[in-house]
Amino acid sequence: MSEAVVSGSEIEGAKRRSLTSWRRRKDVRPDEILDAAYGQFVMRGFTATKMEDIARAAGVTSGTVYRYFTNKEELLRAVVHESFARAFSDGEDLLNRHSGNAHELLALVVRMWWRNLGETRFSGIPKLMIVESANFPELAQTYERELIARGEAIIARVIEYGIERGEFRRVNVNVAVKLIEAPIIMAILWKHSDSCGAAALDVDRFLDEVIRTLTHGLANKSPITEQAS
Amino acid sequence: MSEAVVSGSEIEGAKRRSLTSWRRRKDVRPDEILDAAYGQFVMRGFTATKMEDIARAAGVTSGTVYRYFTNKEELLRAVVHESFARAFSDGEDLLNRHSGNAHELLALVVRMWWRNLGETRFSGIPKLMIVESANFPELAQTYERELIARGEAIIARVIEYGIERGEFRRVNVNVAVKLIEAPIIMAILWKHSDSCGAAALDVDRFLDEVIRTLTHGLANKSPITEQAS
Amino acid sequence: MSEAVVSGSEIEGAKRRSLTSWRRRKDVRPDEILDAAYGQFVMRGFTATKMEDIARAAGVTSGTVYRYFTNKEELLRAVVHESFARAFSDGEDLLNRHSGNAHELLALVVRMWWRNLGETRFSGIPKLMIVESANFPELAQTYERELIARGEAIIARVIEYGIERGEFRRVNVNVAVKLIEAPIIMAILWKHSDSCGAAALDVDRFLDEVIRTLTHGLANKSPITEQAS
Amino acid sequence: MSEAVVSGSEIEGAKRRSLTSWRRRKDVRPDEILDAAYGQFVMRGFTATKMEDIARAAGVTSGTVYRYFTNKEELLRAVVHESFARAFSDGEDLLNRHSGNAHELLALVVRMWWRNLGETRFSGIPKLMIVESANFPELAQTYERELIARGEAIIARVIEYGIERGEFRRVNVNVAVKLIEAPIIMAILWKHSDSCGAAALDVDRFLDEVIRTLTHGLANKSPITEQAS
DNA sequence: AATGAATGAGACTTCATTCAT
DNA sequence: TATGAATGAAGTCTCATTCAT
Repeated sequence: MSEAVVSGSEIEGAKRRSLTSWRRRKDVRPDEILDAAYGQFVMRGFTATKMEDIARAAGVTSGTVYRYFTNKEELLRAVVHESFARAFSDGEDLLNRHSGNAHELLALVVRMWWRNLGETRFSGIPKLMIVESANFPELAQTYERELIARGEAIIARVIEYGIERGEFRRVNVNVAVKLIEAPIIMAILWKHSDSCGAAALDVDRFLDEVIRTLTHGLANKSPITEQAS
Repeated sequence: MSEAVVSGSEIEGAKRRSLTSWRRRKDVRPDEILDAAYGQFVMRGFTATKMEDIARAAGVTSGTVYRYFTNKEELLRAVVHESFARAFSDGEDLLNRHSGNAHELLALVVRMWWRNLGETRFSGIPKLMIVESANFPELAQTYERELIARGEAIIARVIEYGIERGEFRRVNVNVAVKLIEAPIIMAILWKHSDSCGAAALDVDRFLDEVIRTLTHGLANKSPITEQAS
Repeated sequence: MSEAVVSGSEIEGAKRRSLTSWRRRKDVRPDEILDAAYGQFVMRGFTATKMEDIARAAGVTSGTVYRYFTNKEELLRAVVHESFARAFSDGEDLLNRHSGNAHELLALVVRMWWRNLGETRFSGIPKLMIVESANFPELAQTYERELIARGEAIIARVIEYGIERGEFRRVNVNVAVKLIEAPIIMAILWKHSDSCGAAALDVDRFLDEVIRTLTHGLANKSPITEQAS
Repeated sequence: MSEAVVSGSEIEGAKRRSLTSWRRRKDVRPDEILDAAYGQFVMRGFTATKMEDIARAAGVTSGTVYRYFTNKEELLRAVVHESFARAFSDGEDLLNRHSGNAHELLALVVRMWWRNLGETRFSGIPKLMIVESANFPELAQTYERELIARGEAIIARVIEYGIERGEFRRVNVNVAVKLIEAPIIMAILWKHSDSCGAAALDVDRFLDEVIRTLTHGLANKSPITEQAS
């Protein structure tokens, strides 16, 4: 985010008073708070996070947080909404630019999901929303609409494309979308849930295998004859 | 409630008096409270759940909860530990009794996971533990050891069995275990996170597709030649 | 107290149903509760004592206590009032029967105080009232009037008697009363405050020395000439 | 409060705003709270004191107390420990500087006890510890060791000194220490137990008489021949 | 603009008291 | 008559939020 603020006195933290950076503080500070809030919310959940945890993590005191955010809930909203901004913005490009193999496109899309959700600073949002969906239903719906649905739409197009081209079996698209989405989201959750299994999962290797297995699994003519409905 | 009692005084009875004598209720109270706590914890998370939410959901007042459980944390522990008891107890049988096709065994094991985690009254535990793993690290570790690790061990044996028989590719077992586990756990999470996408996911259909795709995807002779490690 | 109840089945405690003792229960039970309440109140103080502590100490359940005492405060009142009944009833006799030496009478009265307050089952009452005097002012006043004042009156008469006979110095009677009373009450308090100094005070020896020193100290012709007012 | 401010708005100030800036009050708050807690604990006892009583007495709200003290028990501990600091620090000096008469030294020491325990702001501690000795055994032991034992050691040396010089009878020192200590502590207890007798005890007069009587009572050659064991 | 002391509503927990059995 | 499960008022403690500095 705040790439511009690289002035020297910034280093000493709370006690800076550099003339150059001073004017930018107003813009800059909220980001630090937002970052801190994000980290705490994702780690502990909304209710278990104290405003002072956030303040301390941001290097300010609790009063300062209220200069930028009306209240705790607003902060949560800001944290979640921030993740909507650019997410999957590269997805459309990907689809439009690509021509040819659906198998390769699937791989590209899986990795794009991971880049968009798993490797950004928003990777904790899915965990956060799973947890808080009951406590903040409207927020969860917005998240679902603004983030998940957009990502799923891209996957859906890939599947439809593959089916059209005869590369993929005639699967139910909605189901297949979930099938592809599931391992990616789990990878994200594992990343944020230390001692919940998969502590030391090698994500790259995992995604490679996900792509390979799904590609094979969805392929149209598999050597094994299907008998299930 | 019972047949005859339709008289006026029934009206005042927000506090229903069940037919069982209250002296006998001591036996069932702990379970009723545990159920209520489980439901609330899974829905809202530990911290966002008020003891009175639990009490009301159990049909008692908050003081009563403390007759059976020392405090809120103890209640969480009890809720989680309860799920350990019988989970995956049928897994070993499954493996021992089965002979023949690894593909079929894989299907059986996926469905067993769903039966053990997704369809029991403990299906919310994974969501709960993902959320609270940072707040209750030891509990999360126990959960991981007593529940997840046991389930994963069973999957691992299936995969190894399939590889030995030449049915499955020579995948990395740890990675493959996660690959199989992921969609099942996601199905469970979706089940408990109303507005987080997949509100109306048809789980049976989803699992069918999971099984079919994984089976094909892991199969040894796929039409597409592998080149990755 | 309840000397009569010695019937056999009494031994087995809660489960007795002896015909002989049964009819006396109603009279007997309150005493057991009173004893228990007294012990707990003196040890922990009124507020820190739980009704269930009392019930358990009396070998009943908490509900039973309410069959005999309206509430906790009533129980305190009963405990304290019980101590008024016979206290210092032998004091008047002592004074009336005695003739002669005031020094000897003083010794008798000091020992009578100890017998009346220190050795009865009421020895904890002074501690209790010191503690609770602010929380139960009227009770404290009654205690002061019904117990302390009566005991002090006896001491006062001894001192006046000694002064009249020329055995004692012309001390201020009120002050001298306190002077004599103080070591006795302290002995009682020490008895009930385990680790507050004087854990292993030999009370008999202490009282001997109290008597000897006070007797000498109050004596009319002391070797050291007085000059203070 | 201050000169000019007699305007109407003064009326609404149940919450007086002292002249000291609130930023500076952080320094004094702990002491104000400690004072308030001390007063309430001594008056009502630990359990019967509500945190809000303390807060109100300190002129703050209950939440503020927790900014300075972890919990109620910690507050009790702080209150009691505060009294240990300087108590009897002048005792050693007294003994070392004094030469000559043991009788006079005894008088000095009795008055020193009163100054140290009875006239300081800690005069309620003995009452408090007598009451709470069973509820806080370790605290009572520390009190006994840090306060009482130190004071008793000084008395003991006076008695031994008097015996060596032939001024005092050969009394058992431990017993004699208690004998001297008893009336002083009782005076302190009376001071803090309004309606428990001795409401209007003139302490100075009482201590004068204590000193005179003990001095005479312990003197070596008394005109009255001892006959008690 | 930042601080952090103070507030007070609200959560957790205890326990005197009730009451069906 | 005794029990002890259940209640709910009250106390302890936490923490989001305010506001004087």
